[in-house]
Amino acid sequence: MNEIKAPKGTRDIFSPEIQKWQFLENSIHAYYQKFLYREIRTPIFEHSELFSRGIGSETDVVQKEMYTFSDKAGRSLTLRPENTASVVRAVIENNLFESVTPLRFYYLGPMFRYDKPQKGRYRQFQQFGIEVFADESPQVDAEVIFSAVDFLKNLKIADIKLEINSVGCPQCRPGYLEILRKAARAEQSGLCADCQRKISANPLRIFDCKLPECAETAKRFPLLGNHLCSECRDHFKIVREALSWMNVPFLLNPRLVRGLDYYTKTAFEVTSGQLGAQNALLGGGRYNNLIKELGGPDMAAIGFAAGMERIILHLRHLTLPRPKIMFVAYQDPKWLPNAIQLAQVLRAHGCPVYLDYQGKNLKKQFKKADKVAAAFTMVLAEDEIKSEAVSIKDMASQDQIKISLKDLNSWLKKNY
RNA sequence: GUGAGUGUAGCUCAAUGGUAGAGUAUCGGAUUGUGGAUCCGAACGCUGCGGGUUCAAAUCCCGUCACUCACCCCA
Repeated sequence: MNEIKAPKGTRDIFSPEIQKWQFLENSIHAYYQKFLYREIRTPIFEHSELFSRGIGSETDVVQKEMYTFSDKAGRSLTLRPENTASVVRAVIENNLFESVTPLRFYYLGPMFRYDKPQKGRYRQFQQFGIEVFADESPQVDAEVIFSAVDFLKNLKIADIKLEINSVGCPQCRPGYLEILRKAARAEQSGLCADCQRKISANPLRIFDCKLPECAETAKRFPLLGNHLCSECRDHFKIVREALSWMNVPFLLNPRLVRGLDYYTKTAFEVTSGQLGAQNALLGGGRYNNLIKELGGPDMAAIGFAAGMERIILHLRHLTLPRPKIMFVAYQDPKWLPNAIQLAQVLRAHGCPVYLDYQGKNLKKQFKKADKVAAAFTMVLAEDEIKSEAVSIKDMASQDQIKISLKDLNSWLKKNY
């Protein structure tokens, strides 16, 4: 007798929230096509190896958050926890770098992570994101960041904060990590057990720890910013300059680290003060080595991913225009065929039309019209049929007019 | 994986251990070709699930599941 419910961390979306989703999706398509991004749709599951190699086998996402399963042929497959690795795979597999110009893609769709659900965090969640390939200009970094912030601004999302950092490259990061490890080992006693483990595995993450003692200790650690190679330092400088003349205010956060291993150079994150603990609206950065690591050409890339549920949470007060619904009422069941034909004409004209097939009396039909929030109700009865006309009542003003069917078109033009 | 809070009608919520209720939504009615208001009526519940204490449990205890929030991690 136990009712089957949606699995933990998943949910149903329907009216009225679904209208906001449609609005957001339309906004994404419209906005990013202005930068010549084209949509790309990749499979929802991939070979597990794509993610372990792409995202990094040491990351939390790969180690404990993947929905991995075997198919009937014994292949290990995984529901995508993010989409960048898939897009890179698709670019390589289809040789898109030889046929598509510019190499810019955007995507939107569901991602899956086995996380414990909480505010703004689901096991199946929607992300949209963009990826730019084969352009390592720092101005591109700035444009990508600008577009992310500008997009959110266009949605009237306020109270957002942009943080940026440079996480270095294979030239400078390994050397810095050793310096950081040395510093951390020297002050090991000032770190929590978790952070002590991070020293060898992923010392950058120590900067993420929210425990006051760790944060206090980490303040004394050397920062990557002071150990960047000249190339990374120059790149980051131009990114910051470009952001300034693009009028994008940002916060330099030398401790900003990304959770996925593939990032190089520029990393950024937009957070919101209006969300709960899961306050990241979007995050991204450069990943100049991922394509090569996944077997493609040596090609630079940059992108970001945004959490759509978290954006939707900000659209709470968004009011969308309501469609002008037309209700077709008939006084007697024998006029139902006429009503159906009228509805067809109206729909062909583009009006949203509803009619009740159950043949109840007019009073009932008007009540129904009220419930579907109809703007107009058309009435067909003996009188109208005989004179080849229709009565139209404006539900708000209660004005009712009777017009000839041959004048219907001009009435529609005036009112729709 | 860890912790806290909450589970009662479709929804929002009541009910000193003593017959489970209200508001709202739904359906019907207040007769004839016209809605929103008002009035009358109907239907709606294994009080998340399982055990325990008790003459008696929505209420107390244990377990379990679900939801919510936080840790962790991230978008």
